[in-house]
Amino acid sequence: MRQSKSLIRTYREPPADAETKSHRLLVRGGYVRQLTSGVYTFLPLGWRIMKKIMRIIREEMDAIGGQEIFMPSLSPSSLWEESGRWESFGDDMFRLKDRKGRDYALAPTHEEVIAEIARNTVYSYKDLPQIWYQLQTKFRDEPRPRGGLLRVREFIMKDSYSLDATWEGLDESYAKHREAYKRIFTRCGLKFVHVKASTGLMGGKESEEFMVISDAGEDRLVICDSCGYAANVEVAPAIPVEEVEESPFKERKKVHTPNVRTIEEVSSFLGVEPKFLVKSLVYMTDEGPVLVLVRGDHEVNEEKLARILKNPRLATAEEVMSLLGVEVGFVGPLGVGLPKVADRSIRYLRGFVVGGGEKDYHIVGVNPEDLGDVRWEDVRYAVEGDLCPVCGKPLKQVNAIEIGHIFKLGTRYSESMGVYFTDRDGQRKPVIMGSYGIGPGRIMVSAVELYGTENSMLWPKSIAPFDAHIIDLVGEGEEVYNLLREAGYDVLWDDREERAGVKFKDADLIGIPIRIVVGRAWKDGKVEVQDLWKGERYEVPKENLIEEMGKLVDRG
RNA sequence: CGGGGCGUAGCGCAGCCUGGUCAGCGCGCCCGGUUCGGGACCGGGAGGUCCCGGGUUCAAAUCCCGGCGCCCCGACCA
Repeated sequence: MRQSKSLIRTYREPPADAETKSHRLLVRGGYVRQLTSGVYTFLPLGWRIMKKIMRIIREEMDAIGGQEIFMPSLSPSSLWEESGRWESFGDDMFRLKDRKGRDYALAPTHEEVIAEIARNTVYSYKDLPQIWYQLQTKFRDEPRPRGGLLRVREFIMKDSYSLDATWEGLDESYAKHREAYKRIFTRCGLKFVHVKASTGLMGGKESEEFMVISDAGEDRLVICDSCGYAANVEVAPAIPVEEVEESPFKERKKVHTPNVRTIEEVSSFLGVEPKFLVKSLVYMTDEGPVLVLVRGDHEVNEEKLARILKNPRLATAEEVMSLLGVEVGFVGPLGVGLPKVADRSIRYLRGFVVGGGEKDYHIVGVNPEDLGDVRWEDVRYAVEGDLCPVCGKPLKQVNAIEIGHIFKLGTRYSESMGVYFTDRDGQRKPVIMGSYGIGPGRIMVSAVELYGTENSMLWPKSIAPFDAHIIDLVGEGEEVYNLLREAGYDVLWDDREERAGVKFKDADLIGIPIRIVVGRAWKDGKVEVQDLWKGERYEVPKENLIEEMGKLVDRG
């Protein structure tokens, strides 16, 4: 590609509202362009990267027996009503009506459509297993798009679905995907971890996420440096250090705390660290209200809570008032008749602070034994410093970008949508499903977060937009350009009438890892070759260039 | 959904409080010249529904009302 004729535009300054590094760089380098909130155009540079990523994904999906299909984005409400997700997806789903007033969704995922195809094509155990996949546009009306391409409302997703006759079969399809995913992310040049994850809205039995550790990420992981354990904080067991911590309050007494409600307010009013405050939260369950206690610096994990209580839901301020006769903010555990569930970490606190059970009062100097009859459970998100469930060493907390997620769905969709097959024994059984996703755009963003700087990018060779970038400083690069093209290389030739500095700065932004500089050595028939990953540069006679390229180019 | 910020040329911004003298600057773009291996310099030039609608006023980018859009933080945690 001749750069002078290309739609490659770089900007000296990033858009003012871009906060994350990848967002700034992707816009500055002219890879993508925002159309509206959470909706982006991929310009040639960005789209080339996406196509490279998608090629790798296709190769690995095909290698595990995946068959590529292409499903529509428009999808009738009736399909979603069958699975119950017309309701449960809520505002995250884009909805529209056709001219006759019929309801449609812009599909946020495709389990329902897969089920619809499967129930009309899979009849017998002989038809199983199957793996179907697609690379297709998804729509999700996120409450808040974020960080440029990090969280968007329209995006390409590789989604695949496995159909099996047995649970062992599902385990196999799942394992195949896990291995394929590792190969895909490795080939894309990413450093990643895979972690146990929560199944959330998808439902199902088991799931793992593939994560790139990055400050820009929206997910929180706990990782163990000594044994390699890693998990999303949503599912990691929260194991407290068994060491007693003493607050400054040695004596139990009621303290006047006028209008002091939040953890921050109470903490600064009493001059005590948030960990010595114990929050009392009222949850409504199918078996009545329950008081849940966690430390002020911890957060309740409602998924964990749901494992020990029936359908827990935080009580409203009104419900709290009518139950306990006290304003939210001053609820405390002492003298309250509700069943109590407390996080295990509270056992190791002495002299903590709780709500006073009446407006404008807190009680300080409380000890675990004062709480009376309490169920000690794990009801919170894991945090840095909790102990590794595998080796017992303290965990570190990091942010991460989710690039892939695999789920064992089971029979949730096949049962609700009637996807049955006839087994060997003549019995009709629900097909056992798995569902698996990768965000190619997230792979691109993660690469920038990993390898970009404020003014430059360095793409992994396998996903770089071109094999090489010819920096033509003498206006005679055409010979080199033709040479490389004829040898089958995909090269970008900077043939613009610009000064050297401009060309190098732009090349830094574009981030093609192999550079061929046609400059001062050209008069001797030589070019300068740069391998930016190795940090090497050296001169090569033009006759030897193709041979040299063979060593440098790596298409993953 | 709660809170905060912003909207003036392709990009980054000033002007707004204190209405008129206000359509400005830098980058980019076009033309000419000098320069030429790390975002050069000089001269000339093009480019705007000042987000939209309404109002106040002799007069509105500027004041008032309403809307739209974008970004950030938070989001059942007391």
